Amino acid sequence: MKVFKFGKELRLLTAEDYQDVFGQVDAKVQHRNLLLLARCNHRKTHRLGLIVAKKHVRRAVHRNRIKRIAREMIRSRPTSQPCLDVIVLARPGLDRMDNRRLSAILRQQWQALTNKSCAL
RNA sequence: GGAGUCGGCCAGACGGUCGCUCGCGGUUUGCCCGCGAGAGGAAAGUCCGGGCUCCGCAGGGCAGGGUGCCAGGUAACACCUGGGGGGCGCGAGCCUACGGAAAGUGCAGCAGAAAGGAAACCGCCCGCAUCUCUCUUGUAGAGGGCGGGUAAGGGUGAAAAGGUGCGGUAAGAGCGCACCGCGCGGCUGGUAACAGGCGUGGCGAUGGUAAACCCCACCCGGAGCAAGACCAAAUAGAAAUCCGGUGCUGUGGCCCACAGUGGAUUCGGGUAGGUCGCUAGAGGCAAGUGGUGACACUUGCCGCAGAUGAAUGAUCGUCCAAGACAGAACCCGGCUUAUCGGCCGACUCCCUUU
Repeated sequence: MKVFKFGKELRLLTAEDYQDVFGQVDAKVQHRNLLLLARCNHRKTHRLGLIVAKKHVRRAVHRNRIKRIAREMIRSRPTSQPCLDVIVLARPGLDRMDNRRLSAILRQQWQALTNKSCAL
């Protein structure tokens, strides 16, 4: 059994990190309820950033839940090359999904994103 | 047993596996290992009140805002407790913006004759003229005209200027009387709000509305942890000291001279970023004492989230009554709103039974 961690090296920490991704998007995957942006980071791990706007998801409970599910998804993915800085943006309606459905969609979108970035 | 009132409590449980944040310890210094702790009754809305921080401030007034029966509690409050008045309920109980309308200004649709120092539409009564009709021919009755009296009755309205009864009267009327209500003045009880009772005024006097302006009493400086403090790359600085035996540019025919242009260190400044503020506090639990109670005091025990792209989760299994509303962001005290279910205590009403 492989041991997965989720420390600070797996997260986008500063506003600068976010700007770098927005400045040069290498791969992009869209879904009705969310949007993933990615950029090759030339590191040994993926890094995750989350933007869940209050405008799109009103309740703090749901915002926290979406972030936790997304982190869990990154944590459980093996580090496939190339490693990416990914920003997950929530869109309206995401809070109406239950945890199982949400993580399924995230996994599926992640797969699509890695496929696209491998093609680069 | 049913219906209901009030107060308090819980907020799926247990066990694997994989994580996150903080604290302590170990350490081969690897963000590695071990141990411990880790969202709420509303963490929410941001509607009040405080602490804390910075700014402002002699004192007083105005403006503006708030509060509004009385007493107490509290750091403070718009909160809480106890009491009083009023309203609702058979009751346990619940609700209550509950100061002033004899300082002034304003407002009141429709209906109604009249709505604020009011008013006679119908009605009732009296008087004067004398017209018409009726027959029981009279000091009769009915209708019409004019002048008065009358707020009992009808009708309108949320409201018609005390209410009910008796007397009184041409009919009526606080015109008189009794009771109730209201005003005024003592008295008694109560800290007080207020209650009780006595006397007195006949009550054309003081209608309603102050979450209308207003008046009265009391209270209130402003901004907020992105407060504020510290460290500090970058980048401004005509800030200081030192260095070149005087480089370069300009004025000039040339020298001298003058002006501009360097380097280093320090200072200053504070952006990105970081550290502190940051959790031991009007703290919790228990017992005792005082108090009707809110609460206060004393003693003992406990150590109880602190993140910062932002931790408290994911997954599997078992069980059940099948898990609602919902996530800390400086911290407390309230209020309000959301909420699946369930438990406990006190009490009320109805029915039944021995």
